[in-house]
Amino acid sequence: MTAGEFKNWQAVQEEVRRRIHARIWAPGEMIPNEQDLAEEFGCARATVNRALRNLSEAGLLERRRKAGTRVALHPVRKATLSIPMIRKEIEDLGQSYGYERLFYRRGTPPEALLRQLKARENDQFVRVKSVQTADGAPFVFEDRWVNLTTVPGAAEQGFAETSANEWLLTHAPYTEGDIAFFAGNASEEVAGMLRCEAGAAIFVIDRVTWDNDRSITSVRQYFRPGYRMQTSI
Amino acid sequence: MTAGEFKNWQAVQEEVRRRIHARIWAPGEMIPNEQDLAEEFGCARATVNRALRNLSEAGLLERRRKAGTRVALHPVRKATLSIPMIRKEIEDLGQSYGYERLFYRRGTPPEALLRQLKARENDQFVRVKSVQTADGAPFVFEDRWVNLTTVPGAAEQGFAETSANEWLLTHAPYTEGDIAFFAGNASEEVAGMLRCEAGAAIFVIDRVTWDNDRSITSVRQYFRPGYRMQTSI
DNA sequence: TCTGATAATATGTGCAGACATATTACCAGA
DNA sequence: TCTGGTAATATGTCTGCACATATTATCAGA
Repeated sequence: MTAGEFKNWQAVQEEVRRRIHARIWAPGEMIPNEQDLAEEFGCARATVNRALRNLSEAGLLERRRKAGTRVALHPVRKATLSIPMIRKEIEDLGQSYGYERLFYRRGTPPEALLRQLKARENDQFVRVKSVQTADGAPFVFEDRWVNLTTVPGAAEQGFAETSANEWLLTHAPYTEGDIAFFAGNASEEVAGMLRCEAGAAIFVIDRVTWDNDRSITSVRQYFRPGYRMQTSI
Repeated sequence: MTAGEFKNWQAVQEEVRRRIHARIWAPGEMIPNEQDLAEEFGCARATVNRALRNLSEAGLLERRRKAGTRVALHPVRKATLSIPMIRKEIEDLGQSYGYERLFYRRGTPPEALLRQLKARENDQFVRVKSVQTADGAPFVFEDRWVNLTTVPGAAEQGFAETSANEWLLTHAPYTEGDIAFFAGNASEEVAGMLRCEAGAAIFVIDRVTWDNDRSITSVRQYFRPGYRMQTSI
């Protein structure tokens, strides 16, 4: 059990996992320091460090200098969900992807949105509405504002043929973003776009992205009724 | 610019980020190998490795042995959202937390759920329904099945005073889980529990967890109307 | 031209040692 | 008793080196 056969960091990580899981090290409890573990496992401290650091990033351990390492009391599980790139999602379903731009006009976003975007005085914006379809049926309806001042290329692009999301991904990298998921009843407009009943429950994503402190885009995506966003943890 | 002042991995990471961002290294393009970068930055290869590995985990780079490192064409942004522990979420809002068990009875889940749980022949289950409140108002209504065979302590516990989620977190650690987010129209039961109109759009989370291949619990949580799940990316 | 063995190469990881840094514990002095 | 300085300590990270491993490129032989 305590022989020195944990020679790589994955093995060390698995052994630590096992001990936490088997409650040999109970939640909230301190575990031995890296040096001792390294001796026990018969490996270098760096190897133990790598394993423990990984588990700490995963939320299973809490580490603080000098204070030591303890088993997390409330393992904050982190679900990493990839921001859906719609075309890929639809194609992975084996369905044919379609895109249609419905609306494109320069204008000024409402006051509240400007604040959220941390927009500057003379920023110019364009509003783009579009639907993306799977086998011809509406999949997502999106309503987006793009900051033309920070993304000048967007003006020529126009998003008539390619979805803004896709174009922006490769042409306007962002450094930060906020994202929110919620449920909403379909308005008349949304219901019309998604070809469903008004009032149907719709899964909605709000997303805002910045390049450092310069806003790039703000988008609200309405998914077709029944859409499920899934992941493993 | 190319002087050797990138002595720690964070600095290297930032410099690489900057170059990707400034399109010195464009999407899809190969970047120099670790050895060359180490020489350029005036640090050890391990330091460069740490930085690049981190960026690769973040989805900005794609690395393959021998093939080298390239800038990701479609940076798959990963939003890491912590699975909400309701009590903490409510208390962080500065509101008073409440819990009430509404239903507790042994029984057998429907066939479809049993399959999803990968349940075994003689597994015993208990169904628990409860609400959690913020300042007295309903916040979440949840409908849960707990596997008593894998979590025997659950039978004595009963979840009369503490939410199942909280108790399970510290008493039945899980190794894997599936989670899904979607929107649904409130049924009569849900509307009654959340004190809203039937048909209101409700944000719903389905979650199933396992301890290795032994199912622990399956839960569906209905959040109060207007609930938003937020995170940064 | 095709196929399979082999060499070349970039990343992945291990080790030992060193120093950096945050944080705690302790103790002297007011 | 309280306070501020100092020592002790666990983690954080860098270095230089080595070898492992996956993958590609190459080339000989059929």
